[in-house]
Parts: sequence; structure tokens; C-alpha cells
Amino acid sequence: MTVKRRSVPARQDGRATRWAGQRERRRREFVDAALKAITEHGPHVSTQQIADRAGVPRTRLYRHFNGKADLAAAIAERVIEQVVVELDPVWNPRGTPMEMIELAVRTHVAWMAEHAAIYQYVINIGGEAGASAYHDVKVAVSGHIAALFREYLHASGGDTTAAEPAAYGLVGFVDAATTRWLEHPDEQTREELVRKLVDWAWLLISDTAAKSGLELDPHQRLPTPKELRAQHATR
Amino acid sequence: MTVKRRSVPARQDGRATRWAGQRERRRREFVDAALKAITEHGPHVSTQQIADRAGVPRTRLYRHFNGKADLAAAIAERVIEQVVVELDPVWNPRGTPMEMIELAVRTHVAWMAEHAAIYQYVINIGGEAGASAYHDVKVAVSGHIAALFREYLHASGGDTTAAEPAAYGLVGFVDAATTRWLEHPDEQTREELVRKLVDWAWLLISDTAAKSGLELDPHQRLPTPKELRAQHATR
DNA sequence: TCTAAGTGTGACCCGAAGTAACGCTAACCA
DNA sequence: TGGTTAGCGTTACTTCGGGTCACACTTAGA
Repeated sequence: MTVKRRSVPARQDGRATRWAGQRERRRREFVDAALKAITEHGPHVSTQQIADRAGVPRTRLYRHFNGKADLAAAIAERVIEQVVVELDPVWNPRGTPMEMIELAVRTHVAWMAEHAAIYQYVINIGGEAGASAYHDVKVAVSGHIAALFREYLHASGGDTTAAEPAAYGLVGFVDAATTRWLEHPDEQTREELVRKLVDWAWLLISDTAAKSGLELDPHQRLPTPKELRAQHATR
Repeated sequence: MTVKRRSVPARQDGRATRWAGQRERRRREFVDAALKAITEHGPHVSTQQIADRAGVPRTRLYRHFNGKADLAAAIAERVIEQVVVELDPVWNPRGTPMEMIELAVRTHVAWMAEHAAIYQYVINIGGEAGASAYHDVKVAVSGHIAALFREYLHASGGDTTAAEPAAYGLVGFVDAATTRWLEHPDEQTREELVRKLVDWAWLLISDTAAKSGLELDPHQRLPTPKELRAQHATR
């Protein structure tokens, strides 16, 4: 029996369309509440504490999240969104290499110092709850930096296999050094720490670039990969 | 009333002395079993799985450990013992700076590659179980390296506040870069990774040393701090 | 024969995550 | 106006892993 098929329904049931986007809205609200609960109670926050903060019964969380792991993943996504925005001048290079490095290091140290509980949640506890690797903040940030490195190494004919270890390593470096500093803040000021980290990062980046024939000036605007390719071709 | 006091009991009850050292023996056995259970079941090993491996009822564990956190601490201590032994040529400097750096990097990468579950347990899960910071393997290793850096920086009149961030940062660097490599082992060989890590570590160490007036030769035996102090005094 | 210290067994408790049924509310539709 | 749709709060319940405890047993020593 032939049924006439419409590409779209003529008119939809208002009882259904009334709730359009509700799931997404609720998930955002619960993530907002979760971030506050983590800040208030620490990274070992319970689902009960998150629900209390959201003003709903705990069982309601399971209507919008497929378990605590799903919620942890959503929290990590939110943090990634924020960090990616803050580091836009690094992904879409603007300014000098030194300015970009300084922004990246400061942003990382700031996140660790000013959002300690949230940072620890997404880096450790959230991961333990089972969030997939692609939600991991460290991996996201390191991946972005690695992509930038690879692009420049490739444009100057260098060894692109250095991109990943350098990027991941640098993020790990800043992370570990800052963790230590947060546990012993009297050893030096935050500015002194940042200064050292920036210097070391520059040292490593400039040396890696030099090895691929790319002489970077720390205080001159970073050339675009296109400019580099043109420059590399004329040798 | 005066009581005659003996410095030691004349003769001890054999029923008590029979069990001397038993608690320590049992703890070592249970840690041995735990390491095997972690290797077999992964870092999220349960106390039931550890007890099964030890061949005892689960409740027996609580007679020798003050909870899972205490067991995790004992496991971390065991790993620290082994790593500290393997890195003795670094703590008690023998050989050239390059040889020492290479040994440290290789040992770290080997631990991560060949004892993945144990490494992940002591770095993450074990920590989460509540083990005190001083049992943390990373802190232990980084602390050793920092002490070595501080000693040399001090002997050459340099800025000793660079010791901690450099040491902790370098361990974090190798850790993060190797974690990435383990997830994508086809990007380069382990040898290529190690080579890069050693080069970067040398770069950073030599630059930090140079800034404090200490010119290191990567392939000459590392001078002792005493030799450095004598050398520094004659300037 | 009694005692000391360790042992295995089994029962039980607790907290946290997760599931499900039920009745309610508000808006929409025929 | 009554029925329907979708989300909501309440309550009860299950599962799991960590942790505690009492009891009987074993072995050696006094």
C-alpha cells in the first residue's frame, strides 16, 4: 500500500515542540551547577552535592546524563571551550612568539592557581570517572599546540615528528612545575615562576625550530606558514 | 614502693617472639601480590582481586593495612625503592651529564612502557586513594633531581630557585610526551622519542647551568660540587 | 592443659552511584 | 472539556566496593 511521504511534517505537535532544546538547556544548567559544586566542595564532589547545587533531586541528573562519566565529560567540554577561547591568539597566531608563549603559560598557571578544584577534577577525577580521552583538557590543549608546531615545522621543511612530543611535553612541563609551586608558593613569586617557564619554553621552541631551518625572532610577529613556504622555496 | 627495673627483659615469651617481623613479612607479601594483581587486572584493581592474588580472604588485608590508602602507599614506596636504585648513577653522579640524562629518561620511558598499569596506579589511582604526597613516585623522583640541581646551582653561585621548577618540569615533560607516544606509538620509534627527550633535557639543563656561570660539557665527567666550589672561589 | 598470636570464615554495615515506578504540572490538541 | 505529551519531584530500591567484627581453628610455647 503506497503511503504519501512528506519531506517535512505540515504542522508539529506543540506538546512536543514545547520542549525543544530543553535537554541541552538542562545539561548546561547542570554543568553550571557542577562547576559551582566542585569549587565549593572540591574535586571529590558527589552527585548529591551537584544535585543540591542544581536544586533538583539526585535522580533527575540521570534523566539528562548517562551516568557520572557523561556528566564529567560535559564538564571537561565546558572547560575546554573556555580555555580554547582564552588561547585564541595562540591557535590563530597573533603577536610575537614571545607574546604567544607568555599568554599560553600564564593561562595555564592561572587555571591551576585560580580554579584548582575544577582543574584537578577535569585532569584527574573526571578522567577516572571514565570520560573518553577526547574530553581530556590536557589532550585538547596539547593537541592544538601540536597542530600549530606541526604546521610550522612542515612549512619550513623540518622534522614534524617533534611536534607532538614537544607540545605534550611543554604542557606537561608547565603543569608539573606549577603543581610543585602551588604546594610551595614561598619558594618564588608567581611572576618569577612564569618568567622561568616562558624562558624555558622559548628555548625549546626556538631550538626545535632552528633545527628545521626556521630562525624565529621572539619579538617579531610570527610569520604565517604561507610566508614560510614562500621563503623556504626561494632557498 | 621501689621496683627493680631491668634494661631488657631476662627472657621473652616465645609465643610472642615467634611472630617477630611477621607483620612486615605479610605486608611485603601483600604488596607483591598487589603488584601482580595490578599487572593482571589493570590500575583499577579491587581489594578483592588483590586478596585473591595473595590467597587470603579480603578481610585479612585490613589486619595488616589501615585501609586501601595504606596499601596504596606501601605499593608506591616499593616502586620508589626500585626507581631510586635504578637511578643511583644520577643521585650519586657518575659518568657524563649526557649519560646521566639518558639513563634518567630511559628509565622513565621504560617504566611507563613496560609497567603501564603499575605506573598508572601509583601516579593516579593510588594517589586518589589518599596516599600521602611523600609516597608519590613523581614527587620522590623530582625531589631527588631537584636536590641535585640545587646543589650544583648553589656550588656555582647560581639561582637555586630554578632547581625545583626545572626538575619537576622535566619529569612532567618526559611523562606527558611519553604518555602521548604510548597512545600513538607509530608516530616515531621509542629510540627517536628518547633521543628527542634527551636533547631537550640537555638543552634546558645546560642553559640553566650556563646562566649560573656553570659551563657543562655533555661528554665530560660531571665535576663534583666540591670541585665547582673550588673553581668558583678562584674567579 | 592452657595461652599467645596469627589465620580463615562468614555475617554485616555503610556510602555512593544508579534504576524505576508513581503522581503531579503545564501546555497543547481534537 | 477531556485526553495527551513531556518534563518534573518524590520515594523506594538495587548494586557495588570498602571496611568492621565475632568466632572457631591452628601452631607453637609455657
